[in-house]
Amino acid sequence: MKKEFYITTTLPYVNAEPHVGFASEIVLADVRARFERILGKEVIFNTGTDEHGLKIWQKAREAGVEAQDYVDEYAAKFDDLKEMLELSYTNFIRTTDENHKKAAQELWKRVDDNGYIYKKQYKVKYCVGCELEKTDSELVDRYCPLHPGKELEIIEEENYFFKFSALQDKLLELYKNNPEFVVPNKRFNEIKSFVERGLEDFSISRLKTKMPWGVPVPNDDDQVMYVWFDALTNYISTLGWPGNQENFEKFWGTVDAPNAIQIAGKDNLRQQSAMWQAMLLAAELPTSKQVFINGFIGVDGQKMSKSIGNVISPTEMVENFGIDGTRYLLLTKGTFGEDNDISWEKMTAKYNADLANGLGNLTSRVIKLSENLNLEIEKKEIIFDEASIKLVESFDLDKVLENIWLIVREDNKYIEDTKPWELAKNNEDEFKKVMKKLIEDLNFISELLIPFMPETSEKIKKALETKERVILFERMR
RNA sequence: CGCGGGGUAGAGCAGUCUGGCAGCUCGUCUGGCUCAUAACCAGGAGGUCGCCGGUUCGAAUCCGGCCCCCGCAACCA
Repeated sequence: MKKEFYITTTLPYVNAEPHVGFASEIVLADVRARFERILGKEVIFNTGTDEHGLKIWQKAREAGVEAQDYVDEYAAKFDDLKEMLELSYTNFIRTTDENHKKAAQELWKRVDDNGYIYKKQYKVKYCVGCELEKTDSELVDRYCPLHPGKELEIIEEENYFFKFSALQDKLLELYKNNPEFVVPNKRFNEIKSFVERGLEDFSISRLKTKMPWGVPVPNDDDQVMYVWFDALTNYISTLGWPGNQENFEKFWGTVDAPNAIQIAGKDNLRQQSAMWQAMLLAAELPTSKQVFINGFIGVDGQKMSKSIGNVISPTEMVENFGIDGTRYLLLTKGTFGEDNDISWEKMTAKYNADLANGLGNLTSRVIKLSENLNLEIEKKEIIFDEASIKLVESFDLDKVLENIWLIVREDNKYIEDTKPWELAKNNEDEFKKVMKKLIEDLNFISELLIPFMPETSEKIKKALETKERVILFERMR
Protein backbone atom coordinates (compact mmCIF):
# COMPACT_ATOMS: atom_id res chain seq x y z
CA MET A 1 0.00 0.00 0.00
CA LYS A 2 1.19 3.49 -0.84
CA LYS A 3 2.66 5.28 2.13
CA GLU A 4 1.82 8.77 1.02
CA PHE A 5 -1.57 10.39 1.30
CA TYR A 6 -2.68 13.63 -0.30
CA ILE A 7 -5.87 15.51 0.39
CA THR A 8 -6.89 19.02 -0.50
CA THR A 9 -9.86 21.26 0.10
CA THR A 10 -10.92 23.82 -2.46
CA LEU A 11 -9.43 27.25 -1.96
CA PRO A 12 -11.97 29.74 -0.71
CA TYR A 13 -12.14 33.04 -2.53
CA VAL A 14 -11.05 35.74 -0.12
CA ASN A 15 -13.77 38.29 -0.67
CA ALA A 16 -15.72 37.36 2.44
CA GLU A 17 -15.37 35.94 5.94
CA PRO A 18 -14.89 32.16 6.22
CA HIS A 19 -18.17 30.37 5.56
CA VAL A 20 -19.47 27.54 7.72
CA GLY A 21 -19.73 25.39 4.59
CA PHE A 22 -16.04 25.74 4.07
CA ALA A 23 -15.42 25.05 7.75
CA SER A 24 -17.35 21.81 7.34
CA GLU A 25 -15.34 20.87 4.27
CA ILE A 26 -12.01 21.50 5.94
CA VAL A 27 -12.96 19.70 9.16
CA LEU A 28 -13.93 16.64 7.13
CA ALA A 29 -10.58 16.80 5.37
CA ASP A 30 -8.83 17.25 8.70
CA VAL A 31 -10.37 14.14 10.21
CA ARG A 32 -9.41 12.16 7.14
CA ALA A 33 -5.85 13.50 7.28
CA ARG A 34 -5.47 12.69 10.98
CA PHE A 35 -6.92 9.27 10.35
CA GLU A 36 -4.44 8.50 7.58
CA ARG A 37 -1.59 9.58 9.85
CA ILE A 38 -2.79 7.10 12.44
CA LEU A 39 -2.72 4.45 9.75
CA GLY A 40 0.95 5.33 9.27
CA LYS A 41 0.81 7.38 6.12
CA GLU A 42 2.85 10.44 5.35
CA VAL A 43 0.21 13.09 4.76
CA ILE A 44 0.03 16.27 2.77
CA PHE A 45 -3.13 18.13 3.63
CA ASN A 46 -3.50 21.21 1.47
CA THR A 47 -5.66 24.27 1.76
CA GLY A 48 -5.13 27.97 1.11
CA THR A 49 -6.70 30.99 -0.50
CA ASP A 50 -7.76 32.00 -3.99
CA GLU A 51 -6.76 35.62 -4.32
CA HIS A 52 -6.98 36.84 -7.90
CA GLY A 53 -9.82 38.03 -10.08
CA LEU A 54 -12.20 40.85 -10.74
CA LYS A 55 -14.17 40.78 -7.53
CA ILE A 56 -11.14 41.11 -5.35
CA TRP A 57 -9.73 43.82 -7.59
CA GLN A 58 -12.95 45.77 -7.23
CA LYS A 59 -13.24 45.29 -3.50
CA ALA A 60 -9.68 46.42 -2.95
CA ARG A 61 -10.30 49.52 -5.04
CA GLU A 62 -13.49 50.29 -3.13
CA ALA A 63 -11.57 49.97 0.11
CA GLY A 64 -8.88 52.19 -1.35
CA VAL A 65 -6.08 49.73 -0.70
CA GLU A 66 -3.61 47.84 -2.81
CA ALA A 67 -4.97 44.48 -3.91
CA GLN A 68 -2.03 42.68 -2.36
CA ASP A 69 -2.64 44.33 1.02
CA TYR A 70 -6.30 43.48 0.78
CA VAL A 71 -5.70 39.79 0.15
CA ASP A 72 -2.96 39.61 2.77
CA GLU A 73 -5.49 40.63 5.37
CA TYR A 74 -8.05 38.07 4.26
CA ALA A 75 -5.58 35.25 3.79
CA ALA A 76 -4.58 35.71 7.43
CA LYS A 77 -8.21 35.36 8.47
CA PHE A 78 -8.50 32.07 6.69
CA ASP A 79 -5.23 30.86 8.13
CA ASP A 80 -6.72 31.64 11.56
CA LEU A 81 -9.10 28.76 11.04
CA LYS A 82 -6.18 26.46 11.72
CA GLU A 83 -6.08 27.39 15.37
CA MET A 84 -9.77 28.04 15.67
CA LEU A 85 -10.76 24.55 14.55
CA GLU A 86 -7.53 22.80 15.49
CA LEU A 87 -6.76 21.84 11.92
CA SER A 88 -3.73 19.82 10.95
CA TYR A 89 -3.14 20.99 7.42
CA THR A 90 0.43 20.88 6.28
CA ASN A 91 0.23 23.30 3.35
CA PHE A 92 -1.38 26.69 3.01
CA ILE A 93 -1.01 27.87 -0.55
CA ARG A 94 -1.90 31.37 -1.65
CA THR A 95 -2.47 31.94 -5.34
CA THR A 96 -0.40 35.11 -5.06
CA ASP A 97 2.63 33.10 -3.94
CA GLU A 98 5.46 33.40 -6.45
CA ASN A 99 5.94 29.67 -6.87
CA HIS A 100 2.25 29.26 -7.49
CA LYS A 101 2.22 31.89 -10.22
CA LYS A 102 5.14 30.21 -11.91
CA ALA A 103 3.36 26.86 -11.73
CA ALA A 104 0.20 28.33 -13.23
CA GLN A 105 2.24 29.74 -16.09
CA GLU A 106 4.00 26.42 -16.62
CA LEU A 107 0.69 24.57 -16.69
CA TRP A 108 -0.60 27.11 -19.21
CA LYS A 109 2.45 26.53 -21.40
CA ARG A 110 2.03 22.77 -21.37
CA VAL A 111 -1.65 22.99 -22.17
CA ASP A 112 -0.79 25.45 -24.92
CA ASP A 113 2.05 23.28 -26.30
CA ASN A 114 -0.39 20.39 -26.56
CA GLY A 115 -2.70 22.54 -28.63
CA TYR A 116 -5.50 23.14 -26.15
CA ILE A 117 -5.35 26.92 -26.02
CA TYR A 118 -6.40 29.33 -28.76
CA LYS A 119 -7.41 32.96 -29.17
CA LYS A 120 -10.95 33.94 -29.96
CA GLN A 121 -13.22 36.96 -29.99
CA TYR A 122 -15.17 37.01 -26.77
CA LYS A 123 -18.45 38.86 -26.49
CA VAL A 124 -19.43 40.34 -23.17
CA LYS A 125 -22.48 42.22 -22.10
CA TYR A 126 -21.63 45.44 -20.41
CA CYS A 127 -23.90 47.55 -18.25
CA VAL A 128 -23.02 51.20 -18.65
CA GLY A 129 -24.94 52.04 -15.49
CA CYS A 130 -22.83 49.77 -13.31
CA GLU A 131 -19.79 50.10 -15.51
CA LEU A 132 -19.49 46.36 -15.20
CA GLU A 133 -19.58 43.26 -17.34
CA LYS A 134 -22.68 41.17 -16.77
CA THR A 135 -23.20 37.48 -17.31
CA ASP A 136 -26.49 36.12 -18.59
CA SER A 137 -27.28 34.59 -15.25
CA GLU A 138 -27.05 37.99 -13.61
CA LEU A 139 -29.63 39.48 -15.93
CA VAL A 140 -33.30 39.74 -15.23
CA ASP A 141 -35.47 39.95 -18.33
CA ARG A 142 -32.41 40.67 -20.45
CA TYR A 143 -31.61 43.72 -18.36
CA CYS A 144 -29.29 44.47 -15.50
CA PRO A 145 -31.39 44.20 -12.33
CA LEU A 146 -29.93 47.46 -11.05
CA HIS A 147 -30.68 49.32 -14.29
CA PRO A 148 -33.86 47.80 -15.73
CA GLY A 149 -34.76 48.93 -19.21
CA LYS A 150 -31.27 50.11 -20.01
CA GLU A 151 -29.89 48.25 -23.02
CA LEU A 152 -26.68 46.40 -22.40
CA GLU A 153 -23.74 47.12 -24.64
CA ILE A 154 -21.99 44.25 -26.33
CA ILE A 155 -18.26 44.52 -26.05
CA GLU A 156 -15.92 42.30 -27.96
CA GLU A 157 -12.45 41.48 -26.84
CA GLU A 158 -9.90 38.91 -27.78
CA ASN A 159 -9.32 36.24 -25.09
CA TYR A 160 -7.58 32.95 -24.82
CA PHE A 161 -9.86 29.94 -24.73
CA PHE A 162 -9.37 26.47 -23.36
CA LYS A 163 -10.42 23.64 -25.70
CA PHE A 164 -12.64 22.04 -23.13
CA SER A 165 -14.70 20.49 -25.91
CA ALA A 166 -11.72 18.51 -27.19
CA LEU A 167 -11.36 16.77 -23.82
CA GLN A 168 -14.86 15.37 -23.72
CA ASP A 169 -13.92 11.82 -24.71
CA LYS A 170 -10.94 11.70 -22.41
CA LEU A 171 -13.06 12.87 -19.51
CA LEU A 172 -15.71 10.26 -20.21
CA GLU A 173 -13.01 7.62 -20.40
CA LEU A 174 -11.66 8.79 -17.05
CA TYR A 175 -15.13 8.49 -15.54
CA LYS A 176 -15.67 5.09 -17.10
CA ASN A 177 -12.41 3.68 -15.81
CA ASN A 178 -12.97 5.01 -12.30
CA PRO A 179 -16.46 4.10 -11.16
CA GLU A 180 -16.01 5.99 -7.91
CA PHE A 181 -14.22 8.99 -9.31
CA VAL A 182 -16.86 11.34 -7.94
CA VAL A 183 -18.67 10.61 -4.68
CA PRO A 184 -21.59 10.55 -4.00
CA ASN A 185 -22.90 8.72 -7.01
CA LYS A 186 -25.68 11.16 -7.78
CA ARG A 187 -23.15 13.91 -8.27
CA PHE A 188 -21.11 11.60 -10.47
CA ASN A 189 -24.19 11.00 -12.64
CA GLU A 190 -24.76 14.71 -12.81
CA ILE A 191 -21.29 15.50 -14.08
CA LYS A 192 -21.32 12.57 -16.48
CA SER A 193 -24.49 13.75 -18.13
CA PHE A 194 -23.14 17.28 -18.20
CA VAL A 195 -20.05 16.14 -20.09
CA GLU A 196 -22.06 13.81 -22.33
CA ARG A 197 -24.28 16.66 -23.40
CA GLY A 198 -21.27 18.33 -24.93
CA LEU A 199 -18.76 20.85 -23.68
CA GLU A 200 -18.12 24.39 -24.69
CA ASP A 201 -14.69 25.92 -24.68
CA PHE A 202 -14.30 28.57 -22.05
CA SER A 203 -12.33 31.75 -21.77
CA ILE A 204 -9.27 31.53 -19.56
CA SER A 205 -7.87 35.04 -19.79
CA ARG A 206 -8.80 38.68 -19.39
CA LEU A 207 -7.44 41.87 -20.87
CA LYS A 208 -4.93 43.30 -18.48
CA THR A 209 -6.07 46.87 -19.17
CA LYS A 210 -9.47 46.00 -17.76
CA MET A 211 -8.47 43.66 -14.99
CA PRO A 212 -4.81 43.48 -14.12
CA TRP A 213 -5.17 41.41 -10.94
CA GLY A 214 -4.14 38.00 -12.18
CA VAL A 215 -1.25 35.83 -13.23
CA PRO A 216 0.30 37.13 -16.45
CA VAL A 217 -0.29 34.95 -19.48
CA PRO A 218 3.04 33.61 -20.74
CA ASN A 219 4.31 35.47 -23.80
CA ASP A 220 1.46 37.94 -23.89
CA ASP A 221 1.79 41.11 -21.86
CA ASP A 222 -1.75 42.21 -22.60
CA GLN A 223 -3.56 39.37 -20.84
CA VAL A 224 -3.83 37.85 -17.40
CA MET A 225 -5.22 34.42 -16.59
CA TYR A 226 -8.84 34.07 -15.71
CA VAL A 227 -9.06 33.23 -12.04
CA TRP A 228 -10.18 29.61 -12.43
CA PHE A 229 -7.27 28.53 -14.53
CA ASP A 230 -4.87 30.06 -12.07
CA ALA A 231 -6.61 28.90 -8.90
CA LEU A 232 -7.03 25.25 -9.81
CA THR A 233 -3.30 24.91 -10.35
CA ASN A 234 -2.79 25.34 -6.60
CA TYR A 235 -3.38 21.63 -6.00
CA ILE A 236 -0.09 20.85 -7.68
CA SER A 237 1.83 24.09 -7.18
CA THR A 238 1.56 23.42 -3.45
CA LEU A 239 3.70 20.33 -4.01
CA GLY A 240 6.44 22.32 -5.67
CA TRP A 241 5.40 21.34 -9.16
CA PRO A 242 6.94 21.65 -11.70
CA GLY A 243 10.31 22.00 -9.99
CA ASN A 244 9.97 19.21 -7.45
CA GLN A 245 8.92 16.29 -9.63
CA GLU A 246 9.75 13.74 -6.94
CA ASN A 247 7.45 15.30 -4.38
CA PHE A 248 4.78 15.72 -7.02
CA GLU A 249 4.78 12.04 -7.96
CA LYS A 250 4.99 10.97 -4.35
CA PHE A 251 1.82 12.77 -3.36
CA TRP A 252 -0.14 13.74 -6.46
CA GLY A 253 0.68 10.39 -7.98
CA THR A 254 1.35 9.25 -11.52
CA VAL A 255 -0.79 8.70 -14.60
CA ASP A 256 -0.99 5.01 -13.73
CA ALA A 257 -1.56 5.56 -10.03
CA PRO A 258 -3.25 8.85 -9.19
CA ASN A 259 -3.18 9.57 -5.47
CA ALA A 260 -4.91 12.87 -4.82
CA ILE A 261 -8.15 13.08 -2.89
CA GLN A 262 -10.16 16.28 -3.31
CA ILE A 263 -13.09 17.52 -1.32
CA ALA A 264 -15.38 20.30 -2.49
CA GLY A 265 -18.86 21.71 -2.18
CA LYS A 266 -21.48 20.93 -4.81
CA ASP A 267 -21.10 24.40 -6.27
CA ASN A 268 -17.66 23.22 -7.32
CA LEU A 269 -18.70 20.00 -9.02
CA ARG A 270 -17.91 21.14 -12.55
CA GLN A 271 -14.76 22.98 -11.75
CA GLN A 272 -13.20 20.15 -9.79
CA SER A 273 -14.45 17.03 -11.50
CA ALA A 274 -14.53 18.26 -15.09
CA MET A 275 -12.64 21.50 -15.77
CA TRP A 276 -9.66 20.80 -13.56
CA GLN A 277 -9.41 17.19 -14.71
CA ALA A 278 -9.57 18.37 -18.32
CA MET A 279 -6.74 20.81 -17.67
CA LEU A 280 -4.64 18.02 -16.21
CA LEU A 281 -5.41 15.75 -19.14
CA ALA A 282 -4.54 18.53 -21.55
CA ALA A 283 -1.18 18.96 -19.86
CA GLU A 284 -0.66 15.19 -19.79
CA LEU A 285 -0.49 15.17 -16.02
CA PRO A 286 -2.11 12.61 -13.70
CA THR A 287 -5.70 13.38 -12.80
CA SER A 288 -7.03 13.35 -9.26
CA LYS A 289 -7.80 9.99 -7.73
CA GLN A 290 -11.18 10.89 -6.32
CA VAL A 291 -13.36 13.94 -5.84
CA PHE A 292 -15.76 14.10 -2.91
CA ILE A 293 -18.65 16.50 -3.30
CA ASN A 294 -20.37 17.82 -0.21
CA GLY A 295 -23.86 19.31 -0.02
CA PHE A 296 -24.88 22.72 1.19
CA ILE A 297 -25.77 23.87 4.65
CA GLY A 298 -29.12 25.52 5.15
CA VAL A 299 -30.57 27.17 8.21
CA ASP A 300 -34.04 26.11 9.27
CA GLY A 301 -34.94 25.05 5.77
CA GLN A 302 -33.74 28.25 4.22
CA LYS A 303 -30.70 29.13 2.24
CA MET A 304 -28.04 30.76 4.36
CA SER A 305 -27.59 34.30 3.15
CA LYS A 306 -26.70 37.75 4.30
CA SER A 307 -29.95 39.21 2.99
CA ILE A 308 -32.04 36.78 5.05
CA GLY A 309 -29.73 37.51 7.95
CA ASN A 310 -29.44 33.91 9.09
CA VAL A 311 -25.72 33.43 8.56
CA ILE A 312 -23.99 31.17 11.05
CA SER A 313 -20.25 31.65 11.04
CA PRO A 314 -17.64 29.17 12.21
CA THR A 315 -16.31 31.84 14.56
CA GLU A 316 -19.65 32.12 16.34
CA MET A 317 -19.92 28.36 16.53
CA VAL A 318 -16.56 28.08 18.23
CA GLU A 319 -17.52 30.84 20.65
CA ASN A 320 -20.62 28.90 21.61
CA PHE A 321 -19.56 25.28 21.42
CA GLY A 322 -15.79 25.35 21.64
CA ILE A 323 -13.42 23.80 19.16
CA ASP A 324 -14.39 20.15 19.55
CA GLY A 325 -18.04 20.98 20.03
CA THR A 326 -17.96 22.76 16.69
CA ARG A 327 -16.04 19.95 15.03
CA TYR A 328 -18.51 17.42 16.39
CA LEU A 329 -21.55 19.41 15.26
CA LEU A 330 -20.12 19.99 11.80
CA LEU A 331 -19.30 16.31 11.45
CA THR A 332 -22.67 15.03 12.63
CA LYS A 333 -25.02 17.53 10.97
CA GLY A 334 -26.15 14.95 8.43
CA THR A 335 -25.18 12.54 5.68
CA PHE A 336 -22.15 13.46 3.61
CA GLY A 337 -23.10 14.72 0.18
CA GLU A 338 -26.65 15.66 1.14
CA ASP A 339 -27.79 19.15 1.93
CA ASN A 340 -27.79 19.53 5.69
CA ASP A 341 -29.90 21.76 7.85
CA ILE A 342 -28.61 23.48 10.96
CA SER A 343 -29.85 26.06 13.45
CA TRP A 344 -28.69 27.32 16.82
CA GLU A 345 -31.59 25.56 18.47
CA LYS A 346 -30.84 22.18 16.91
CA MET A 347 -27.13 22.47 17.46
CA THR A 348 -27.61 23.39 21.10
CA ALA A 349 -29.91 20.40 21.57
CA LYS A 350 -27.41 18.05 19.99
CA TYR A 351 -24.55 19.56 21.90
CA ASN A 352 -26.37 19.04 25.19
CA ALA A 353 -27.58 15.56 24.39
CA ASP A 354 -24.44 14.04 22.89
CA LEU A 355 -21.61 16.02 24.39
CA ALA A 356 -22.68 17.41 27.76
CA ASN A 357 -25.15 14.72 28.85
CA GLY A 358 -23.54 11.96 26.82
CA LEU A 359 -19.78 11.80 26.66
CA GLY A 360 -19.16 14.59 29.18
CA ASN A 361 -21.44 13.22 31.85
CA LEU A 362 -20.19 9.67 31.38
CA THR A 363 -16.65 10.87 31.88
CA SER A 364 -17.68 12.65 35.07
CA ARG A 365 -19.39 9.54 36.39
CA VAL A 366 -16.49 7.27 35.70
CA ILE A 367 -13.85 9.64 37.01
CA LYS A 368 -15.76 10.24 40.23
CA LEU A 369 -16.37 6.53 40.78
CA SER A 370 -12.73 5.70 40.20
CA GLU A 371 -11.39 8.47 42.43
CA ASN A 372 -9.96 6.20 45.07
CA LEU A 373 -9.02 3.34 42.84
CA ASN A 374 -5.71 2.31 41.42
CA LEU A 375 -6.19 -0.10 38.59
CA GLU A 376 -3.98 -1.44 35.87
CA ILE A 377 -5.53 -0.38 32.59
CA GLU A 378 -5.17 -2.45 29.51
CA LYS A 379 -4.40 -0.09 26.68
CA LYS A 380 -6.12 -1.17 23.53
CA GLU A 381 -3.91 -1.06 20.47
CA ILE A 382 -6.47 -1.61 17.75
CA ILE A 383 -7.82 1.69 16.64
CA PHE A 384 -10.38 1.12 13.93
CA ASP A 385 -11.88 -1.95 12.35
CA GLU A 386 -12.33 -2.53 8.62
CA ALA A 387 -15.88 -1.28 8.64
CA SER A 388 -14.89 2.00 10.26
CA ILE A 389 -12.02 2.48 7.84
CA LYS A 390 -14.45 2.05 4.94
CA LEU A 391 -16.77 4.62 6.49
CA VAL A 392 -13.93 7.08 6.92
CA GLU A 393 -12.79 6.54 3.34
CA SER A 394 -16.23 7.47 2.09
CA PHE A 395 -16.47 10.42 4.50
CA ASP A 396 -19.34 8.87 6.41
CA LEU A 397 -17.79 10.25 9.56
CA ASP A 398 -21.14 10.82 11.23
CA LYS A 399 -21.66 7.06 11.20
CA VAL A 400 -18.28 6.39 12.77
CA LEU A 401 -19.11 8.84 15.53
CA GLU A 402 -22.49 7.22 15.95
CA ASN A 403 -20.75 3.90 16.57
CA ILE A 404 -18.47 5.47 19.14
CA TRP A 405 -21.50 6.90 20.89
CA LEU A 406 -22.98 3.43 21.11
CA ILE A 407 -20.24 2.70 23.63
CA VAL A 408 -21.28 5.78 25.62
CA ARG A 409 -24.85 4.50 25.79
CA GLU A 410 -23.79 0.99 26.58
CA ASP A 411 -21.61 2.16 29.46
CA ASN A 412 -24.32 4.37 30.91
CA LYS A 413 -26.56 1.34 30.94
CA TYR A 414 -23.79 -0.82 32.38
CA ILE A 415 -23.36 1.61 35.27
CA GLU A 416 -27.10 1.58 35.83
CA ASP A 417 -27.22 -2.22 35.85
CA THR A 418 -24.18 -2.89 38.03
CA LYS A 419 -24.61 0.05 40.45
CA PRO A 420 -20.90 0.46 41.19
CA TRP A 421 -21.61 3.04 43.93
CA GLU A 422 -23.20 0.24 45.91
CA LEU A 423 -20.52 -2.29 45.03
CA ALA A 424 -17.94 0.14 46.39
CA LYS A 425 -19.48 -0.32 49.80
CA ASN A 426 -20.06 -4.06 49.88
CA ASN A 427 -18.21 -5.88 47.10
CA GLU A 428 -14.68 -4.66 46.50
CA ASP A 429 -13.75 -7.29 43.89
CA GLU A 430 -16.85 -6.82 41.79
CA PHE A 431 -16.47 -3.07 42.03
CA LYS A 432 -12.95 -3.27 40.66
CA LYS A 433 -14.06 -5.48 37.85
CA VAL A 434 -16.82 -3.10 36.83
CA MET A 435 -14.58 -0.05 37.05
CA LYS A 436 -11.90 -1.75 35.03
CA LYS A 437 -14.27 -2.19 32.13
CA LEU A 438 -15.52 1.38 32.37
CA ILE A 439 -12.06 2.87 32.50
CA GLU A 440 -10.88 0.73 29.62
CA ASP A 441 -13.89 1.72 27.58
CA LEU A 442 -13.36 5.39 28.27
CA ASN A 443 -9.73 5.02 27.33
CA PHE A 444 -10.79 3.26 24.16
CA ILE A 445 -13.23 6.05 23.33
CA SER A 446 -10.49 8.60 23.80
CA GLU A 447 -8.36 6.67 21.30
CA LEU A 448 -11.14 6.53 18.78
CA LEU A 449 -11.78 10.24 19.16
CA ILE A 450 -8.24 11.31 18.29
CA PRO A 451 -8.96 12.16 14.65
CA PHE A 452 -12.35 13.70 15.38
CA MET A 453 -11.91 15.61 18.61
CA PRO A 454 -8.21 15.71 19.43
CA GLU A 455 -8.55 18.11 22.36
CA THR A 456 -11.30 16.12 24.05
CA SER A 457 -9.37 12.92 23.56
CA GLU A 458 -6.45 14.44 25.43
CA LYS A 459 -8.68 15.73 28.22
CA ILE A 460 -10.19 12.31 28.80
CA LYS A 461 -6.80 10.67 28.93
CA LYS A 462 -5.55 13.24 31.37
CA ALA A 463 -8.60 12.87 33.59
CA LEU A 464 -8.15 9.11 33.66
CA GLU A 465 -4.57 9.59 34.70
CA THR A 466 -5.01 12.28 37.35
CA LYS A 467 -8.52 11.26 38.50
CA GLU A 468 -9.35 14.93 38.55
CA ARG A 469 -12.90 15.89 37.77
CA VAL A 470 -13.29 17.55 34.42
CA ILE A 471 -16.19 19.23 32.67
CA LEU A 472 -15.60 18.34 29.04
CA PHE A 473 -18.63 20.20 27.75
CA GLU A 474 -20.48 22.74 29.81
CA ARG A 475 -24.19 22.16 29.50
CA MET A 476 -25.98 24.99 27.76
CA ARG A 477 -29.20 26.46 29.09
C1' C B 1 -40.44 18.16 -22.96
C1' G B 2 -33.28 22.24 -19.82
C1' C B 3 -30.37 19.54 -15.54
C1' G B 4 -30.38 17.73 -10.67
C1' G B 5 -32.02 16.91 -5.51
C1' G B 6 -35.96 16.16 -2.11
C1' G B 7 -41.22 14.73 0.09
C1' U B 8 -40.69 8.51 5.79
C1' A B 9 -43.79 10.02 13.73
C1' G B 10 -44.20 16.88 16.55
C1' A B 11 -38.77 18.19 14.58
C1' G B 12 -34.28 16.52 12.02
C1' C B 13 -32.91 12.33 9.31
C1' A B 14 -31.40 6.81 7.88
C1' G B 15 -33.36 2.97 5.03
C1' U B 16 -34.48 3.01 -1.68
C1' C B 17 -28.85 0.92 -5.59
C1' U B 18 -29.47 -5.16 -3.93
C1' G B 19 -38.02 -5.78 -2.54
C1' G B 20 -38.79 -9.40 3.16
C1' C B 21 -41.74 -7.32 10.55
C1' A B 22 -40.82 0.94 9.18
C1' G B 23 -35.77 2.38 12.03
C1' C B 24 -32.42 6.31 14.55
C1' U B 25 -31.69 10.91 17.32
C1' C B 26 -34.26 14.90 19.65
C1' G B 27 -38.90 16.13 21.86
C1' U B 28 -43.16 14.15 24.61
C1' C B 29 -45.72 10.81 28.50
C1' U B 30 -45.05 7.08 32.61
C1' G B 31 -41.92 4.66 35.96
C1' G B 32 -36.97 3.82 38.17
C1' C B 33 -32.19 5.56 40.03
C1' U B 34 -28.93 9.04 42.98
C1' C B 35 -22.07 7.71 41.13
C1' A B 36 -22.68 11.91 37.55
C1' U B 37 -22.92 18.24 34.18
C1' A B 38 -31.30 18.98 36.81
C1' A B 39 -27.30 14.44 34.15
C1' C B 40 -28.46 8.45 33.72
C1' C B 41 -31.75 3.85 32.86
C1' A B 42 -36.44 1.27 31.49
C1' G B 43 -41.15 1.33 29.22
C1' G B 44 -45.11 3.80 26.35
C1' A B 45 -47.68 7.03 22.84
C1' G B 46 -47.02 8.85 18.02
C1' G B 47 -46.24 7.12 10.78
C1' U B 48 -52.28 5.75 4.95
C1' C B 49 -43.38 6.10 3.93
C1' G B 50 -46.44 13.11 -1.07
C1' C B 51 -50.79 11.16 -4.43
C1' C B 52 -52.75 7.51 -8.17
C1' G B 53 -51.98 3.11 -10.76
C1' G B 54 -48.88 -1.30 -12.21
C1' U B 55 -45.35 -5.63 -11.37
C1' U B 56 -44.87 -9.27 -7.27
C1' C B 57 -46.52 -14.29 -2.60
C1' G B 58 -44.69 -9.57 -0.69
C1' A B 59 -43.26 -2.50 -2.44
C1' A B 60 -40.83 3.19 1.43
C1' U B 61 -37.73 0.20 -2.04
C1' C B 62 -38.89 -1.80 -8.85
C1' C B 63 -42.04 0.42 -13.27
C1' G B 64 -45.56 4.37 -15.24
C1' G B 65 -48.21 8.92 -14.33
C1' C B 66 -49.27 13.22 -11.26
C1' C B 67 -48.72 17.03 -7.23
C1' C B 68 -45.59 19.99 -4.08
C1' C B 69 -40.69 22.05 -2.27
C1' C B 70 -35.50 23.32 -3.27
C1' G B 71 -30.92 24.18 -5.95
C1' C B 72 -28.31 24.92 -10.68
C1' A B 73 -28.68 26.61 -15.92
C1' A B 74 -21.77 27.32 -17.76
C1' C B 75 -17.02 31.47 -17.81
C1' C B 76 -20.56 33.37 -11.26
C1' A B 77 -15.19 31.11 -5.77
